[in-house]
Amino acid sequence: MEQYFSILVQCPLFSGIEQEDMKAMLKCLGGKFISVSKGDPVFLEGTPAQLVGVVLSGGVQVVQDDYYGNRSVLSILQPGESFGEAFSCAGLENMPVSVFAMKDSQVLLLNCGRILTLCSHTCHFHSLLIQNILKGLAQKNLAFTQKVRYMSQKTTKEKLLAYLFDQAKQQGSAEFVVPCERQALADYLGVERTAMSAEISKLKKAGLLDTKGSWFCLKHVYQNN
Amino acid sequence: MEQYFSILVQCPLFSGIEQEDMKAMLKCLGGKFISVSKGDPVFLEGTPAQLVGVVLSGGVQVVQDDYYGNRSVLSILQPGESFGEAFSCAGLENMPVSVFAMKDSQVLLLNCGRILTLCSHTCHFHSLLIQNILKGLAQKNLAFTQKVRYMSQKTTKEKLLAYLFDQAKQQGSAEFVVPCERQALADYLGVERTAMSAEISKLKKAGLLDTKGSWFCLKHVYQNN
DNA sequence: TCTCCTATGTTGGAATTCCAACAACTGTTT
DNA sequence: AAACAGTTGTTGGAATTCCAACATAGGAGA
Repeated sequence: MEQYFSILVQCPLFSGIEQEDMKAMLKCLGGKFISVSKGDPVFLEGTPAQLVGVVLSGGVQVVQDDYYGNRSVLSILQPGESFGEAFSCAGLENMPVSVFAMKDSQVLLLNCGRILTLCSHTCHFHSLLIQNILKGLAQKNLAFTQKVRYMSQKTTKEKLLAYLFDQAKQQGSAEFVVPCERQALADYLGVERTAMSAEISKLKKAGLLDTKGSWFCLKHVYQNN
Repeated sequence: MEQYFSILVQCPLFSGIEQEDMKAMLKCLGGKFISVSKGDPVFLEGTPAQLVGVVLSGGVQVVQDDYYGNRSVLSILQPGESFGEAFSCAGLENMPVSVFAMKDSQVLLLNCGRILTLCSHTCHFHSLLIQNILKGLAQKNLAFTQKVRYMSQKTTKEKLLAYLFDQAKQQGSAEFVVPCERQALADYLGVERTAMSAEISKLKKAGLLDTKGSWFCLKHVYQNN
């Protein structure tokens, strides 16, 4: 158990909480360490939604099945990442997703109800924990907002430019570096890599853009295209 | 001021808080009621991100400008709705958006820092408020997750079916009613209304679907298309 | 009933995307 | 240098979407 404290203190969920407080906190929250074999579920859809999980080792997958059993992968989580907050905090009765171990994994399960309501005046880490959850959810919200804005553009070119303009703004310069490669960027924007490549070439030839690898430079010629 | 308490108690942000507690709470949180004329800003991009706003009357618009000044509308808020939580809770230094009044409006501004940290042991509504914010953010997260999942499908048909399958599942029946009209549904899915209409017709002719207005019925024939 | 209005469905050609196959470039290893 | 793997750019035809214009249906009100 103690062996995982060094992982936990690095996890965003526990940011600001000292390692020596960890044990008391886990006790207060009713934390349970569980081992899950590769392919086995951490929990299944329909489980009461009051769990927050933290991956300690291995890796897990959050999946959702539709009405006809077609399965889609919502996210893949590495050690240190947490899952389930959104469902538990949204006030759902039951989990709308299942979580499976992709490798043999260790997972810490917390009871979300205890996090949100109990004893907030005695444990000082309690409000810290809530703020961390809040911060995580809020950041995901912002990330989603951006992604949806890019994806809502009609054409590949518009999606790409919307993204690049945002990057320029965030990094405060028309010259900047994007955090991923072409394929990953295309996937993120919901476009085809080859179509995106073609658009980039066109923009280059038109003198509106320069790029090499993950480095981009926008020329100051834009208004509304 | 008191005149707005009846609006506030209906607002999701203050759900569970009694009208008689409202005054004390607003004092504790440093709430400020402000009037904004049509077209004027509630706040501008760059303002320190620690505000949460609640629309009391009129209506406001959240807008974001890109690096070259192209403006896009992120959301439109009616009385009772709140804004700014995501930015404040995400730990941003400054607001990345501006908020403008679309009509003459009354707005309540709260200091998010006070909500999250102060005096959580004395005011019992404090933890309620935090839970309400948490719940709101979590619900938006789930909504975004779904929307992104639909929009990530390649074709109009796939986007539509992903949505319909989800609706069937959520409503627990292959027969269900969608909460909006064709045009709004198309906009939400990021497709063209006419293309969507065409797909619906095809599915109907293929006997996979029946629909009239907002009523839909999926036939049990699907596996993976 | 007739008219108006809005929501929805239909259609055809232009524009765009998708997909597969391949070419060019880069960095690494041998 | 040569071989190799991985990333990025190019291209052409099939599939799909976009867009405008029009058709149809149903409801509200005169």
